[in-house]
Amino acid sequence: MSEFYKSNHRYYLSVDCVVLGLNSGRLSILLTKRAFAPEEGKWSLIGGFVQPEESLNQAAKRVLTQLTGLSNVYMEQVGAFGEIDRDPGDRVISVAYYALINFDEHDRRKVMSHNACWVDFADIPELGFDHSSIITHTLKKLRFRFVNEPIGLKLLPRQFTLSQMQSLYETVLGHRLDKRNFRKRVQEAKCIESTGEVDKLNSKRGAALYRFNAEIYEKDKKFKI
Amino acid sequence: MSEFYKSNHRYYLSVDCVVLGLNSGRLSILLTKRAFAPEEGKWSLIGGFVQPEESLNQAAKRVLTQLTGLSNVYMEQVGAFGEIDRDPGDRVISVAYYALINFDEHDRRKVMSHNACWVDFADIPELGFDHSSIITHTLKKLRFRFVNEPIGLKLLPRQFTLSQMQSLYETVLGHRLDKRNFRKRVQEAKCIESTGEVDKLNSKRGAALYRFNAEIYEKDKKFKI
DNA sequence: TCAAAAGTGTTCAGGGTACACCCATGG
DNA sequence: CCATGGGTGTACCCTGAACACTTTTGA
Repeated sequence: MSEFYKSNHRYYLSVDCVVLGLNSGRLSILLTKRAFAPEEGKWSLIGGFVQPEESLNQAAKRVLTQLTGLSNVYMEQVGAFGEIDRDPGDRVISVAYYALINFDEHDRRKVMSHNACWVDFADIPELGFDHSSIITHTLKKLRFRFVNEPIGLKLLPRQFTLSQMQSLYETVLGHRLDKRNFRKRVQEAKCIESTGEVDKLNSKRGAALYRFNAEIYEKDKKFKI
Repeated sequence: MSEFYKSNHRYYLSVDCVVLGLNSGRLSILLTKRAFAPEEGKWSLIGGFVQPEESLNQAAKRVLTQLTGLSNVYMEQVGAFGEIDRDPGDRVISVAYYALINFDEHDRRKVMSHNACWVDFADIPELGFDHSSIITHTLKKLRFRFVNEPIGLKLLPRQFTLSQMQSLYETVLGHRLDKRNFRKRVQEAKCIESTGEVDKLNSKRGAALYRFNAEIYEKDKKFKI
């Protein structure tokens, strides 16, 4: 059946994940300091080789689970990166994904044991391979999704204040937002509902806590920041 | 250097191209009727295996050139498709691209000699592999780009009437547009300028011919349909 | 003379943006 | 009592959408 196929070259295939989380209110990215060649000593995204028994999506989820202990995480493909010399070790084609995780729920020991750590998104160091380019592409997709779909909420804890949410949006979008306009938009998106509880950790007055209601969102799909 | 790499599996890698062109004013897609297994007898996108000496982008351009004789064509990556059984012949990961070509300038003999033909975009038959899914993804990207960047013009001849352009936009966006609003938007995009010439082929009265001015676009980047 | 496509402005509603002050409370 | 973050409403502008008639000319 595949005689013709056999005459063709085959390639190493990896997935690279831009894993984002809110570490103490600051958007952070999971990076590893590479312990072996190629690019030893450089920072890089977390990744891994695609295994024969898994699809690309499955490979990305596996890599994420191995590092964070999390499953059922929101991931989206960014694209394929296939320049010939993108990996100095050998020719590897990488398919990039981004993942938005709930920081509080992840397994920090797993992260540490994989030589990875959380880096503030504003202070990303120089990265090996073409990973800076991957992040640029990711950010472009992310910004578009953030204003049109409630994916930003996947980074927030179950209950969150509107200040937390606004701060997250400002970081991702790269500019300040008007507080009253922001809150107006949130009100219009019925899927973000007050829990009735109050957070008194971050302010003296206390701030109302909200939650994301997926059922409501599934019904009206209305969300626009 | 790459001892660790060698322990990993390697995969066949292909590129699949959604090649679009305006055939007699109708948006059309280049398809092949497969002459051999797998999926023999089924329609499919044009594609080819990635070669060791080329990047993914280069592979896509090569496939396009082989089939149409064109180079310097606008292409954009759609994404990687890597379900395990997407290709019944063997495991193949495909990176999809779309290309917008100037139909008049392509080499029809090359198309024919590759067993390919142009199919009206509205009448795409059932396709082999996961190519229908690729087209769905392409269309989504395409619609977004069409209204925000002047890429639709790459499908039109050097000189075109606003009716031709509007008809193209209606096809891609999937709904009718208001003629006056459409022409207002075109006027606001200074990069679309009148040539002073008149086309009398498609109407008795004659229609003004326009052209895309890339220099102007590079300056103001203003385009919004 | 008529069919067929080209060409042309205005009105209205809704959404986006700009903007400033009071509230509650812990320290 | 004051510093800190929480919370609230309005006015304006501009963009997007709806809408109908005249022009030209080949057949």
